Formats: sequence, structure tokens, C-alpha cells
Amino acid sequence: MRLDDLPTTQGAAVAEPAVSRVDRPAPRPVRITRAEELRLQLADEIVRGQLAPGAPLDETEIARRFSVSRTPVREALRQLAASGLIEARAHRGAVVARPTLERLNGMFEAMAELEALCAGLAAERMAATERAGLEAIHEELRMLSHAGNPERFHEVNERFHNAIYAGSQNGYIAEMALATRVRVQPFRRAQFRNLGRLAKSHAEHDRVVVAIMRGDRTGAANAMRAHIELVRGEYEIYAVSV
Amino acid sequence: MRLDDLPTTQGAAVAEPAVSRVDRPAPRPVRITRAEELRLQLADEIVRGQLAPGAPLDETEIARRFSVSRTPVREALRQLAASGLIEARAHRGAVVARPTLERLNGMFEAMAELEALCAGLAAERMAATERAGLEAIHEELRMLSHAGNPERFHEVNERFHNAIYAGSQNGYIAEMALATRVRVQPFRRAQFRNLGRLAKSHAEHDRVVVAIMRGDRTGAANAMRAHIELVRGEYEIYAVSV
DNA sequence: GGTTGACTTATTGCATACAATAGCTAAGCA
DNA sequence: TGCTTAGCTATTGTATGCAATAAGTCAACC
Repeated sequence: MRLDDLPTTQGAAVAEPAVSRVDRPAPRPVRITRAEELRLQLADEIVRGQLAPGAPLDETEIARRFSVSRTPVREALRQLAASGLIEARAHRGAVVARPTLERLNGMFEAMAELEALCAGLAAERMAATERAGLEAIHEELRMLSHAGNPERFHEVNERFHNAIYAGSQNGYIAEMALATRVRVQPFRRAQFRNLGRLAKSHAEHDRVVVAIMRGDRTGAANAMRAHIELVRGEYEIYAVSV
Repeated sequence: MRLDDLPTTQGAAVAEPAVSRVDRPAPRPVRITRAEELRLQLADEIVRGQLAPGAPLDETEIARRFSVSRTPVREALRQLAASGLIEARAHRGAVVARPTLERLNGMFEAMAELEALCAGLAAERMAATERAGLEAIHEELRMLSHAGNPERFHEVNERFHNAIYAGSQNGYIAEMALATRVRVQPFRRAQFRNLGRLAKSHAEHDRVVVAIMRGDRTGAANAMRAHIELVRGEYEIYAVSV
């Protein structure tokens, strides 16, 4: 998952201007601040599972580890807390978020509904080029499902879903959908249980794509909702907190 | 709008344990931190319209105004930026968020869908006591609509919607709905255009309540979606940014 | 045996000083 | 006149030190 997409402010992320003129002024060095760097790094480690839910995040220790003072560390931790990836309990140290089973189920329900909403809106609003792009990604996934490469499949799968978010033409909803996806990411299994899941996933996607191409809002929403419900099996859903 | 509800971390706000045992250990002084205080204060001023969209938020000036150092001010501003209430442009000062017309429309669409989702879930899941509570609030609104007190009506109206959020039994979705409501709040007109709107609003609520009581998920969702679309007229929807 | 209380200490909150960056202005040049 | 560039300055970013709070511990008491 691309963590640059992590929406913290009003994420220019998904709704990026998309100005792809070649004669742009300059690539711009993109001066990144240290706090920002820490935030991205920590978020990445959490989402990738290197920092498991419940893992302690000591300000002083992190400051030492990255050779910075506590100030930018605090800032990064606050941002992460705001985005829900960590829990900051005063005077007892912050830890990687460890939602209750109930809450995790709630997040999945939200994800299903948000993705369904995006798919439905996309069916009505996607521009021709966007539709073409979605089909291209879909085709790429078909080939990857045959090749049996879960890692790469997962990557392209995210592009698939991002394309549908963007197709909703509603940046605000797209951000919520992406943020939710990021937040459940730490609970994803390291590997799919079986490779057959890839083919199944592609088949489910197919129903979504067909409905979108047909401009069938309800159909697209239902297909996507069903897909997310099934995807849920790829996640470790168990009580991680007390 | 109660700003204590503003969800920044994983808002214990809406999903508050609801432990209302009388013999609770102690009311707990609720030690509030300075940064938190600033955040609430500034958010309040923004939502109430005292700080209009586009108004500058100078770190140093705010620090002077509240007699604190820049550190807690920075923290508060970051939090507000994360929740989307302000825009923090580096080296040009932060300003109260000034979404484009397009984005504002997107937020309203999101609000309609989120509230509709909550109403639908509430229809299926509300406990008996919750249903009773909702009806009580609804009745209170009926009386207030006759009394013609827009201020008070507005207050109770928020309790009405919060009750439906809670009825969804999904804290995560409830938080998104509330956060969205807060974010469009600054664009609400100071007064309803006419008092007749209160009676109309109550009539729309009535359709929602009836559907919820009947356990009619689709009906409740549709009624709520329609209500939010109409409520939209109470907001100043115009391009506030360039 | 369980509860209450003070004490200790880890951890966070805040203030201040300084460094660094980017926006801005104006001068110089084509 | 329009563009580039250099320097200034407002503003933000970071480091460090100290203050303050609450968590945890242990002992005394009921």
C-alpha cells in the first residue's frame, strides 16, 4: 500500500490534480519535513506488519532510533493517533492501535459500504478514459491471477480499488474509503491462504467491472459489497485487545 | 454542536461506553491539556462561525492570545488540520478551511450517504430503549417546531441525529458521520431562512422515525437521504476559495 | 485480606532558543 | 516590459531543558 496516500489533512492524495503535462516547471525536490518522514516511516511499518498491533511506541526510544529530538516524534505520533493507526494513552506510552473485535467488524462494515458507494458512483460518473484504465488494470489482474504471484497481485489490486475510488468523482468519499482500507491493513494475513483466492477475487472483480461498464449503479454497489465481504477472509479477525 | 464530540483519535465520543451506573468510582476531574483546550476552543470558534473560512491562524498570535507558548498551539493546529477544519500551508500561515465548491458538494453527498446508512442500520439494530429515546427527542422537536425557536431546535436536532448515529451500533461509521457534519457546519446559515422550515424538517424526520420503528432499513435510509438533501438549503453553498 | 494512602518514577506537557526554509521584494538584465 | 536572481524576512521546524502529571509500588491501616 502506498503510504503517501494516507490522508491526514484533506488528502490531496486521491484527488491529486492529475496535471501530467510534460513541460511542468520542475520536478520540485519535495522538501520533506522530519516529522512527516517519521510519520510515513512509522505508518509504513505498522501497515506492513513490522510493528504489530499493541507494539509500544516510546517517544524517547523512537527519537534515539531516528536520531532526532522528541519534538518531531511527538508530532508524528499525534498525526498517527489522529488517523487512528495508533492509540496514545497519556503517561502509559503509545501503542499500535489494537481495536476490539467489535470495532474491527465495524471498520469492515464501513469499508464494504464505502467501497460499494464508490463503485456505484463510478458506474454513473466514470469518464471514458477512466473506464479504459480500469479495464486495463482488471486485465492485468487476470494475468497475475494465473501467474500466481500474490505479492504483485496485491499491489495491482490496490490500484484497482483506487481507480474505483477516483471514479466516484468525490474526493471526500474516496479519502474515507482509502483511510478505512489503510486502517484494516495491519490485520491482513501475510499470505493468502490459498492461491485459488486470486482467481476467485478476479471473478468477483469481474462482476463489479461489468456493472460499472453498464452504468449499473446498484449492480456495481452490490457486487462490490459482496466482494469486500469475501475479502474479509483474508484478514485476521480476532480479538487483539483485552 | 457539541465539540467535545469532535473525533480526532478513535473518538470515544459517539461510542462512549455508556456506563451510566450511578455508583461510578468518581466523576473524575478530567484533566484537560492546554493543547486540547486550544483545539476545542478554536474548533468551536470555527464551527460557530466566529472564525470564518479563510481566516488566518497565526501560531505566534494565537500563542499570545491564549498566553501559552507556540508548542501547544502547533499541536492544536496540527490536530485541526488532521480533522480537516483548517488548512496548514507551510510558510504561509494556516487558515480556516476553505473548501472548493466541488469539495463542499462532495462532503454533502457523503453526509447524505453516511446518515442514510446510519438510519438504515438503526432501523435494524436499535434497542428498545434507544427507540424510545429517539421518539422522545422527536416529540421534543415537534413541540419546538411549534414554539418557533430555531436555536433550541437546532440543538435538539443534533441530539436527534446523534441518536441515530448511535443506533447504527457501528462506532466507526458514526464517527465518520459526525465528523462530516462538523466539517460542513461552518457553512451553515446563521438563521434558517424561514420558520416554516422547522415544521418541514420535523415532517421529514417523521418519515425517518416511522421507518426506523418499522424496522424498514431501505425506507429509513431513503427518508434520511432525502432529508439531508433538503437540509442542504440551510447552508451557504458558494465558492469560498479562489 | 482488601483498601487506602503517600511516595517514587517513568512519561508526557510546555517553554524557550535557535536553525532552516520558502515566500516575497526589488534590483538587475535581456 | 518581462523575466531572472539575489537577498531579506516572516514563518515554520527542531532541539533541549524543565515542570507537571499520573501510573505503579509498597507499606500501613482498617
